[in-house]
Amino acid sequence: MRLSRYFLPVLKENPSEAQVASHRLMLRAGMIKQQAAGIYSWLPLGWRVLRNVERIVHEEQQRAGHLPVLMPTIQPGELWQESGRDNSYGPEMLRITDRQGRKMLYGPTNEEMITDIFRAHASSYKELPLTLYHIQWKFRDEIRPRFGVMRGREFLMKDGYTFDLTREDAMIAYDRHMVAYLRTYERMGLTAIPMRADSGPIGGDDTHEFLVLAETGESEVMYDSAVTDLRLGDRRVDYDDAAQLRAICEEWTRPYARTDETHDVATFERQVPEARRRLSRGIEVGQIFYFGTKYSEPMGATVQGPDGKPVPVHMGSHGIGVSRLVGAIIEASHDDKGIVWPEGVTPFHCGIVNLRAGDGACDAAAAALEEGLAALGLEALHDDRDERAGTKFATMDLIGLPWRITVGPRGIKGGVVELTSRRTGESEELPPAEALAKVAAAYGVRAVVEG
RNA sequence: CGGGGCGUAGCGCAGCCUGGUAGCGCAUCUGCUUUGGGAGCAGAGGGUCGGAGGUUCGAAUCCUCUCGCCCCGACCA
Repeated sequence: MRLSRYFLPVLKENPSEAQVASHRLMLRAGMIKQQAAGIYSWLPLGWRVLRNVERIVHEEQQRAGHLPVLMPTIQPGELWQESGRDNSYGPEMLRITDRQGRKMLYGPTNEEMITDIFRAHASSYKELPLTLYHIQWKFRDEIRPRFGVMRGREFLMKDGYTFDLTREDAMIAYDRHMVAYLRTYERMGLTAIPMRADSGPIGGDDTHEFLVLAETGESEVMYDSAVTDLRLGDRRVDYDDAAQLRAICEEWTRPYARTDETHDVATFERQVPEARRRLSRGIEVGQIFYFGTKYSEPMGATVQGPDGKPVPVHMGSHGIGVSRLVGAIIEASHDDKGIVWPEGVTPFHCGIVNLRAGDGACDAAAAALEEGLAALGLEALHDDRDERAGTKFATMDLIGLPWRITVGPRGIKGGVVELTSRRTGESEELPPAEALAKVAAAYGVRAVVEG
């Protein structure tokens, strides 16, 4: 993509309304525009990141065997009367009346609707287990939206719903989600720690929140530093192997990690050696939750069991804040110059800075690099503007592409370009083909270096 | 919803107290010069001063109402 043809409205100065780094940087990098309190448009650069995050979530969900669906944003009020939540949900739910005077609402979540879908079409235990999920915009009329997309009123969220015959089966689905989530966050370059959440009246080990460590997090977290060293890496996960799933979950939940809601000082001090005790803040980017028959019972979502008797299904819901993750990733990965995208979600794989747009040799070299990357399946943002070097570098630093190739007249004379890592700031001069190969390697793409 | 603050050009702000018909920096456009870390000079365009009422010869400025946004708190993926 040529920057001269792109729409990247970067801001040199900080918008006054942005208080936290991610909000400030998303506005400055031209990723989003606020349309109302807690409601944002996603501009081209932001859209790319959002789609990348969404794509990773989809891929990992489907890898775990979960089935994508898409439920509407607008729901009929009756479903909520049926579950009883019409009264309990409160003013956070945006209620709408259509022209016929029907009570509608903009969905804050989808338990009722998914239960309605399930009961309409599933009738036998043989159809279980089943996990349906979707990624859809939701609306919660927060009293006080803030922190940009991290706490908007409208937000993109993945929510998955599991249907099982028994509690034991439902807990397998729970484990499966935890593992899928760990993989998902890891691919996004995040360290997200599962923390036992407030389990409510059901009790037991049946809900975990996933927290990304960041100073601006809304939750206080206490944890054993051992948990941040865990990696799934490239280990093979068999999602049909309940024992393996359980083992992975135990590995991640064994070290102490809790938010202030469930923190227990005595346990913390007993279990964790002083040198490994950590106190920080975290952003919640996901939650898994087993809730049993809370909706299946009042809404009549039953299946016939092996004995021919109808039984309400055991359900769970499992959410990931997709739009919130974009903010969380920035909170976890930025410096004073701008964003530093992890390779997994970066809007472009590589930036190309042509320092002398209009110079034949430089133009040709920059264009060849862009094409070379495209041939490897990598997208570049090629700054071909007639701007000064400082402006171009500052823009690239701000938008945070992990790799930058700089093409200048000086280097081109000697047959080299400069490859720079945004994360480390390290640069090296090397022939264009080798620069391409190095970028490709960073993304796990094979490149043949021409002689 | 309680408490506080702010709405003036695309962004950041001054002007308001003490009314006299709108200004600065950045950005944008034109030209020339510059050219490896947010350039220099010259010129240009762009504002119903959030909105509505009122006071006044005259309102960005004073008064009333209203809308929006931000911050602290309770709440929250």
